[in-house]
Amino acid sequence: MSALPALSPNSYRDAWCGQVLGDRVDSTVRVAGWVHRRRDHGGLIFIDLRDRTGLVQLVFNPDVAGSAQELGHRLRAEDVVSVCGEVVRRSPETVNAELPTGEFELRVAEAERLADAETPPFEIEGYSGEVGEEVRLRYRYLDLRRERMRDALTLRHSVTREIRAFLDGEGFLDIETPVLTRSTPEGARDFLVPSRQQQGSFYALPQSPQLFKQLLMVSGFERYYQIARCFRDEDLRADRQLDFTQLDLEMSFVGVDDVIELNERLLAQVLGKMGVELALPLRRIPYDEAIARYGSDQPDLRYGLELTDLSDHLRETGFNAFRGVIDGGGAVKGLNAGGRDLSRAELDALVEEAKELGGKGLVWAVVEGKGWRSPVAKFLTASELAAINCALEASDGDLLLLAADEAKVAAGVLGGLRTRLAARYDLIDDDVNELAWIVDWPLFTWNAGEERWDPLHHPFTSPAGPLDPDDPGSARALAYDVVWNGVELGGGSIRISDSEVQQAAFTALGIAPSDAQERFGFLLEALRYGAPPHGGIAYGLDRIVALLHGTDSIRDVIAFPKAASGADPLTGAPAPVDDAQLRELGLGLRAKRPG
RNA sequence: GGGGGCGUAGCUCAGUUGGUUAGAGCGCCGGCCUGUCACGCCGGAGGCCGCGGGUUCGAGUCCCGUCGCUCCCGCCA
Repeated sequence: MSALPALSPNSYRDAWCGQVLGDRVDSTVRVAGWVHRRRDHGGLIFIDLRDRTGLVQLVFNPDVAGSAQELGHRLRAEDVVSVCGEVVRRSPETVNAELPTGEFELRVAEAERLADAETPPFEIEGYSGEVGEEVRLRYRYLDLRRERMRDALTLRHSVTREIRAFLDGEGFLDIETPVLTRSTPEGARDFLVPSRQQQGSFYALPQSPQLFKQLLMVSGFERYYQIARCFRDEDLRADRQLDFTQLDLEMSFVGVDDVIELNERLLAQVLGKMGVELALPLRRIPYDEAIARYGSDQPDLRYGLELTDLSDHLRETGFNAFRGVIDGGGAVKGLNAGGRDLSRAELDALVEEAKELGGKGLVWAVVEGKGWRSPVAKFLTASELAAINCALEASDGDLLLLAADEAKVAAGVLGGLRTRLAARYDLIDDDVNELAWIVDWPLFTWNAGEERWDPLHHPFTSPAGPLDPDDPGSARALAYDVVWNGVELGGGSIRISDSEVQQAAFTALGIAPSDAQERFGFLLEALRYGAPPHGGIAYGLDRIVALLHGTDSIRDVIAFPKAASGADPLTGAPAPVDDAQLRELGLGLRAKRPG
């Protein structure tokens, strides 16, 4: 990854442990680090010494070590030591091929214990299974001593370094934006910070630097980026934290193709340096096609199991469960899961999963010759069965899954099952990487619960054409997401750069002009002072690093993450504050204090 | 807010149909050991079986409640 930096000698050490190699043989070096493992033979003592760069074997020999020998006996795991001695080449039969430094060792002549360590609550590199995450987070500073975590944070550093190098080369300026800003109650729940000077008023932590980067475009910086901490007060997941990191960038005088082109080169360079080669240009899949074929707006393209719309074959069917949905404007969608040979209980479990995914149910069928073994086989005619089998390219023994619902819901159910089946039946080739842009997004989505149109992206996304106030659902957005192996890496859009259009978008979203003025007036105003056409993108940096590191959890690539409860087991945050602090802020508590 | 899984030694786990004194591996402590590298050998300490209640002659095991961790749904413009 990155070469070892030169170490300028000081009184503790003059070499990294990982530098005890051939060019040091017969010379005296001083190294420092942690006692990784000790093998005390009574006379000879071997100690693996660890620093950030790896391990080196120290040999305490009574004939050489002198007074240091006694210390060698007393050293325990994770003690911190500085030792000095001669680097020697090991005899052939004692070489350790597992260690980069395994052909060499350090004959200790002097040793000093700089700190002794309590017995750690878990072994730093244990061999009896993965330590529970709660304990790891409680003692994160010890967890981070593990090679896997060191590699993760080193990788993260390398990724951000490559990002900065690329963007610097393209003329982007790294500009910081405020962390204490204004609440704009759209989208996620804000984290609020009470103002002491204006009691009763609150700052909000940014969910993203969106508005500030648009203002920077108005200011004429033209190319901005920031590796920015963002905050969203929502429930956590393996891939979601309360505070997380975005690579945020914005460009002026660009259209969709310009942003995509530059970002493809960014991704190719950054991922390429990390060993993931991309073939450019990336595929572009329209949103509607992604939903229709994969039942997801972030499809995993490493395997098939595509969805097929069967509605046309069933318009005249006598099976009411299908006919009713189709007559009502919905669709029947199908997926061929291949030959799976599931028990009745397993099939019933699939139906339950479909319900979890938001479906009313699921029809399963096992192809037997020209017919089906299925609870609904008797309701369908031979020609309907034949047409479905043909449409799904079914052969004997294949498991077919059908969902009937509003088209998007049916696709979502089968899309959810598609990803679960792929994982369950190991259909994913881990050596393959599939990146694609999802384009041509709807601008708005109907929020049935609140009876209003919501932005699918955010309210500053430029429509692809004039807005029809009577049919917001038909509007398309100049928006794009980039998806890697079924994970949304980032998303962006061309922004609205015209104050009138922005006002119209707020109106379509049901935000009254006075409201819009109150909350976003500064943006509307700025757009009237000569705003260039502009657009950009934001990436989930944690997710990118997690994918490169080969982990499902972004906690594994964040130094000090929160647990799933939102608490930090290390610091105990969040924690109560005392009354004096509250008084100073003009606050009182309605909730009872914990404990 | 809802659903699934888990909670037994410092760590990772086993614990049968409810039945003696709750076990293993690793780690820890002590002893021996001059070529090990997940060193080896001998010995030892270490338990509120998450917590509370119930059933029972008897509960780690069954029931109820509760707390914590984790995964998923909702939510995440």
